[in-house]
This record gives sequence, C-alpha cells and structure tokens, in this order.
Amino acid sequence: MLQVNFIRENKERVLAGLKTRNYAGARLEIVDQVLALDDRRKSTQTELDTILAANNKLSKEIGGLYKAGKRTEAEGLKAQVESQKGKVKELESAMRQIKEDLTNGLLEIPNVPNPKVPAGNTDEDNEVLQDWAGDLPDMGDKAQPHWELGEKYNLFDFGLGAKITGAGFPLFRGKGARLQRGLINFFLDEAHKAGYEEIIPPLLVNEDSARATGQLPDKEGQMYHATKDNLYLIPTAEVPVTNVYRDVIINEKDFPIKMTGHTPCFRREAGSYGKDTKGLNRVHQFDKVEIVQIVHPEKSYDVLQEMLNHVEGLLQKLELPYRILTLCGGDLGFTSALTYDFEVYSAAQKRWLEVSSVSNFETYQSNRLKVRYKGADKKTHLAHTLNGSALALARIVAALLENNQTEEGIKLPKALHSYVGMEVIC
RNA sequence: GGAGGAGUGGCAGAGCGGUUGAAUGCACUGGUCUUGAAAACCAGCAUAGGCGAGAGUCUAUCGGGGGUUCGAAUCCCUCCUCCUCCGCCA
Repeated sequence: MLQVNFIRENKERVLAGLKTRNYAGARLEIVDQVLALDDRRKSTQTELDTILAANNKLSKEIGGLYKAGKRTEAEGLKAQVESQKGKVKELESAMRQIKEDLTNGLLEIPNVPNPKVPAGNTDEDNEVLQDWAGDLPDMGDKAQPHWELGEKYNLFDFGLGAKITGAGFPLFRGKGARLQRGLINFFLDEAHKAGYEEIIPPLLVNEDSARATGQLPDKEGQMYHATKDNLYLIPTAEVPVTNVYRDVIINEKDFPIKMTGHTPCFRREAGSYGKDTKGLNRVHQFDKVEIVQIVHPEKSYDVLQEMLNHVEGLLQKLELPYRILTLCGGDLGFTSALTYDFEVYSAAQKRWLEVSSVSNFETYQSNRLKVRYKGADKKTHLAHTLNGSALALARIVAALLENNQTEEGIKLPKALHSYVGMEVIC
C-alpha cells in the first residue's frame, strides 16, 4: 500500500494515477477519506500521548513517595491517575478503530502508475513496446493445437488430472514430464548465471505473507485456502520468496538482492470459465520460475530493464516468436507501478499467449512488507521490489509444441537438448 | 498427538513489580594515537508514531494479543515459535 505521507504530499499524482486506472466519481473520494482519517489519527494520538505522559510522570512520583514513606500523598496521586483511566481506554479504542479504518482505506488505493503506463481499459489497450520483427510462423491448416499434440505424443493427460483432482489440473507424463523438468532446470540455471540465489520456499503461506505481497485482500478469491490451518496455497513464488525479506532492514551495500525460485502455482481462476481455458492456456496448477529483486529506489527502473533483458534472452534461446507489451492502466495489476508482459506466438492457435509479467512495485509492496534499508543519511527508507516470471511453464510448453511440430515430431530448440535429454519428441 | 523447558537490542547475555528503552561483552560507526594497520582509549549505535523550522521532546514496543496494577521486560490469561523427552511416521 501507499504511505499516507506520500499521498498527502502527492495528492494530485495519486488522483491522476487513479484516473489512469479508470477510477472516476465517487471512487476517487477514497483519497480524501484516507487523508481525513489520518488527520484524526494524529489528533487522537496527540490527545492520548498527553494524558499518558502526565500519568507516567505521576506514577514515577508515586514510586518516590512510597519510598519516602509518604503514603497519604501517594494515595492522592493514585486517585488522580485512576480518574484518567476511562479516558485512556476510550482514546485507545478510538485509536484502534481509526487505524483499522485507515489501513482498510489504504488497501483500497492501488499503486500509482508510472507515467509510461498508457491509458486504457482492457488488455486490448495494452501498448506494443516491441513487436516481433520477423515473420510469424505459418504452419498451415494442418497445424495441431498443443492439446492434440499432447495426446498424440502422450505428453500430458487432462482426463487423468480431472479424475485425480478436477478440471484444470493437468497431469504430465513421459516425455511431457521430462520436458517440464528440463525447462525448469534450464530456467533455474539461467537465473543462477544471472546472479540470482535459488530459493525453494514453502508452497503454503500464512496470512501475514499473503497480505505483505498484496494477494490479500485483493486476490483473496483467487487463492486456494487451507482453512483448517489458515494457510494459502501460493499463486506464485513471488509470495514466499519476497517474504524472505519481510520486516528486514537491509544493509545498503547488500543491494541488489536477487532471488529466484521454481514452484508450482495454484490459482482458482474463479470467473474465467470458457474463454482461454482450453488445454494449457489457463490451468489451476502450473509450474513457474520466478525472479525477484529488492533494490535501491534509484536503481529500480534500470533493474526492471535488466529483468526484461533476462526474460527476452530466455525466449531467444527457446527460439520462440515474442513481443513485449506495456500494460495499460486498466490492465495493470493493483500493486504494480509498471508492468511489461511477454507474449509468445502460438502458431496453431494463431494467437499470442502471455508467458511472463515483469513488474516494478516501487515501494507499494515494501511498505507492507516493511522491507527497508539504511541510507547514507542513516535513516531507514523503503526499498523497491520487482519480480517477473522467467518463465511460466504451461504456456511455454504449449507454444513449443505448436511452433515446432513437424512430420517427424516436435523439434526442440538447441538450448533444451541436453536439459530434456532429446532433440525431438516423437 | 502427549509431557516439560524457553523466547530480551545485529549476536551473546543480565534484569524477574518502581526514573530500565533496558547492565555487560562482542560486532558495527566516528574520533584520538600511528608512516599505515592492529592494540589501547573516548564517543556513538533499535523501530514506529505525535508535536516542533530545528535542537529536541513526548508516546508505544523486551515473540503476538489481552488482562491485573498508580506503575509490568518482570504477575495472570491466550496464541505463536523454538528446544528436550515420549508416541506416530515419509
């Protein structure tokens, strides 16, 4: 969430940001509401502190009086402090309520989009930052979509997944499973070479973690919830990996913090029935290698570019046609300031598939995470956090299968030969 | 799952109802000394919030939350985590 002081000092920017996200009318009032609550918080705090300070002072005097044996005087002061107790209780409970309201208000305000974020409502309005320069592969009418190829080469089985669990839980087998494993290793090795520390995190997280990276309360309905223990299945490795640094004050010279992790990701995808749900395009469980960086605020946009380059390098090694989009205000994630999406062209489906999302959250996440660093001025400041998929498996598999299908089988890109242990899936 | 023990500043570790936001040591930062370094010595060294132009000052925080009390790191309740033993088990 944003810091109240930031909102106070940059009210016009925040409002402009909300408008970029297509907020209008009454929805914009949240900003003033939050500022009013913060004013109340301050005045209540002052009032409470004044009484507490007086009480503390008297209590110390009482201690002194008892030592000196002046009981009667002490009793008098006791009564004086006691008479304030009701007021203190009242103010404390008011304070709790105000803080809760304030936090809830702040949770409703999304991150301020970077000026580069184009206006727009839906993914149709996303701006193509870098289009595919070459020709798109034309496989002709005989080209099979990946779900048919998967069946043909016995790579994955949706029916079995549905039998064991339910729709949207694919089961990979044989060469399909080896392809998955090879891709995971390839992505992790590339991240390792780029200086990311590998993390194998827990796959279930507690409420604090989910809240800190912003999945709660924003995406509550999208996560699987183990209610008995109140734990959430992670929708992305971003959650546990970023939370490594929750409540940590980082030494400035330890920047940049670079972490990567492979995990399965679990998403309920509530409300997205029908569209795009065929095959591996949208599933409840998929594997992903995520890269996360925690950096100095001045460096975060350079780092965003670095991460973009990393993802681009992966796609080049996989020899897949891709393009990069700048997400528009309407499509931009709640917590992000600037997001680039990578899309890969899927030749048989004749459409672009999103395979990576690289974002700079600036201080939006770190404010909740309380990830700070001590600056040269010896004060603590919020760090910037970024993350990106590098890459999401299921759709990469879809594109690899569709784009590389031949009479002899699926010809894998060179980079994967040693990882998958074969050159052609047949 | 059962029984017991413990959670204090970056770390170690005192304090166990009264000016203790917290002794001491280590680490760290600055200074003196030195050609330089080490050692020695001196000083500084938690986080968040309020008020203040600032110096500063007040408030809260000793795992989390609640309570008792004029006053709690210290007493009580509850939750969490860790350790030891028993049981079960990949």
